[in-house]
Amino acid sequence: MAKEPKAPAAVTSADVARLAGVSRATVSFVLNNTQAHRVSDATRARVLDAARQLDYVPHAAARSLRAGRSNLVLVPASVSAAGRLVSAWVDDLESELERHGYVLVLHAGRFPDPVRAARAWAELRPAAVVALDGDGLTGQAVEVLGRAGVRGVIAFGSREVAGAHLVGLDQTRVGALAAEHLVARGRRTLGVVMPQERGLATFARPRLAGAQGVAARSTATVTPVELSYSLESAAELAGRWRESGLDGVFAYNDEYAALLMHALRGAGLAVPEDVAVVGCDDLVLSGMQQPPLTSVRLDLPTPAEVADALHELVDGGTAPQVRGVTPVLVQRQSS
Amino acid sequence: MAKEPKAPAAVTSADVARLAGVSRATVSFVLNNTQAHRVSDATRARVLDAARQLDYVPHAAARSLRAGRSNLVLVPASVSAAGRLVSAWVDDLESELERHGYVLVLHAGRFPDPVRAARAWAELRPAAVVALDGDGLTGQAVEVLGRAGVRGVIAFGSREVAGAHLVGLDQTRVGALAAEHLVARGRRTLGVVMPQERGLATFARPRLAGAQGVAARSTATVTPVELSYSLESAAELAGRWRESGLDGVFAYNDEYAALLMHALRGAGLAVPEDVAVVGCDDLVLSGMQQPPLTSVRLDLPTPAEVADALHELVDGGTAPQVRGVTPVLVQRQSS
DNA sequence: ACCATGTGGTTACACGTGTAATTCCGGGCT
DNA sequence: AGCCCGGAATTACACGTGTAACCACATGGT
Repeated sequence: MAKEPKAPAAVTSADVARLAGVSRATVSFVLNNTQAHRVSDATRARVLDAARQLDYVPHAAARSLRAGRSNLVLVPASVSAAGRLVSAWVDDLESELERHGYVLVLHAGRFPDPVRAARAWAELRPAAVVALDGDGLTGQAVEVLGRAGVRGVIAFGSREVAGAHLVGLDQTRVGALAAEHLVARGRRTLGVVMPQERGLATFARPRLAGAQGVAARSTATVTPVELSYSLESAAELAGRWRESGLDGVFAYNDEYAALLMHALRGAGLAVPEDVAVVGCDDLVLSGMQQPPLTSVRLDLPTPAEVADALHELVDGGTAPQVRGVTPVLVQRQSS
Repeated sequence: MAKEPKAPAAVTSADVARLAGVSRATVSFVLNNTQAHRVSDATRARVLDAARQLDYVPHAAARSLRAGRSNLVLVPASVSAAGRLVSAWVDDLESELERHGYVLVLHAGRFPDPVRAARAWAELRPAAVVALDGDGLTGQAVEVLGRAGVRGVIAFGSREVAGAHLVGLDQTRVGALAAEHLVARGRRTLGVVMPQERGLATFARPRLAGAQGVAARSTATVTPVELSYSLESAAELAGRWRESGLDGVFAYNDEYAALLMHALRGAGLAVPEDVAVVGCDDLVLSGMQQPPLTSVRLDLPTPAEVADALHELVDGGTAPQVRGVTPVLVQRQSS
């Protein structure tokens, strides 16, 4: 272990300086286009040439150590927990942030509590954090980040968190909207799918709570139903559907909805006659179902808008409010 | 700009030392459990207490600057380009790497050429890089990484790259397998779906090439067909399907396959009678289709296996060969 | 008396970078 | 000549950490 097999001698700015016959400071000035300082065109060319020749790559760690902050933007989320909708959005956000010189980095990691999570994120000393699950944040966690030099925390969530920039997104409202719709369509015994895949509970729980809130204000009932994303699990659930007596279900997701509809059909249950199904995210998938799937659409703020706000937050400590997310029900034939 | 709104004075190990009444070195020894050095239980407790009290978080940049290497493992991939299969795999890999003390980080970014990409990755000075698109790598790119202190490069790909640890995965073979199957089922005019979404071309192109190779060795023909992931694009494609005369198609993906089958049905074409369809990844989705979808399954090496190899690579410079990926055709009713 | 040994701690340096402060130097003005 | 000025580069330091080398001091053996 630690044989140090081959140390190809990382090239530093000092090497560039030596080759160009100038001081390290001059190299830094040239490579960063520092306006405050003048450097003759001749040496500038020599430096650039040397850098190219040695294939010099700056050391991000050293740079952000010196600068006190990095150009990293951390998005704490696991790859698979993010659905199609979020994935595409994060992709675009990455491009937008790149325009401002930031580097978006996705990093999951399960932690027992918000402060512990914040500490782990803080180690990277990112310039900003975009928390898609803002309700998993606390003031104390944000404070930990702040003390680590994080200049901007954008939180998608339902409640204000001290020190964080809120983008309204109430998962409770999502569940409520679906339940209200089902009730309006005459359904009274509702189910809410709780995906068993890890990482999804964070969104599933408040959605369930929202649906339950609607039930409490009407004559309907809401029952959570567990479902793993597999044909077997879905078939098993559909097999004992009749005895559950559920006549409407909010399936967390368009993907889970599609899976469930498939299994229900297999069990001889008709959608929407026997069971009304509502999905979420309004994916392309929902239009492909038989019958086409009613879905809750979430139109997220444009990545550009969020990127700009984030930049202003990092740069000036303040930013204009970002438009929140209002869930909208898109009715199709499954309900 | 740069108002420095509030600098909550990041707490460093020096602060911890001051509070505990010891030197910074002692703090470091305690917090890292350095075995080479002894420290009395009394002061150890004082240090730990002080650290907790100040909520000390180490500075990853400073640490890796000193150490010469970080504990980052970079997976260069965009979030959305990774399908369900890869997402789940990366998720598991993250857990496995965590056991070894690494931090997996996902980061996309489009670059004109491999060396440019490598330079961008190298700035982070990761301990290792796991390139899912290993064929997009060159020896020169790996060298850039090596010179930046990257100790292990694992490349999923079809050809050996100097300095990288190859995990066999021949996308050409994937396309070939699908085409061979379609030919064996009596199809002669084949189509291969080329998704228009950005980032997917890297895998789509070699798959097409593989299918074309099969055609060249038989009486069949292969035509690329462009498809965006939307109902409109699929309907448009299906609308002019008859005139194309294609009687079999490899759809890149189970998701694109499902979309295409939906559109074909809408255009009055029967699967598999008129058109045989083959997908890829063998997702849950494929079992939900009508008819169930034939798919190319890729069983990836276990994340644990890759994580172990990666650790040995970083630690000792060498690692045993990781089992490659052999695509397997799973036949169902769509072909 | 003196040295080996072990314990618990500190001092000093290096990692690679950015930048404020400084130096050097030639030239134009009084 | 003396002086200031501005261009062009350098020197010196700080960022936060890990660790090798060193030190003080007690203990016990010869």
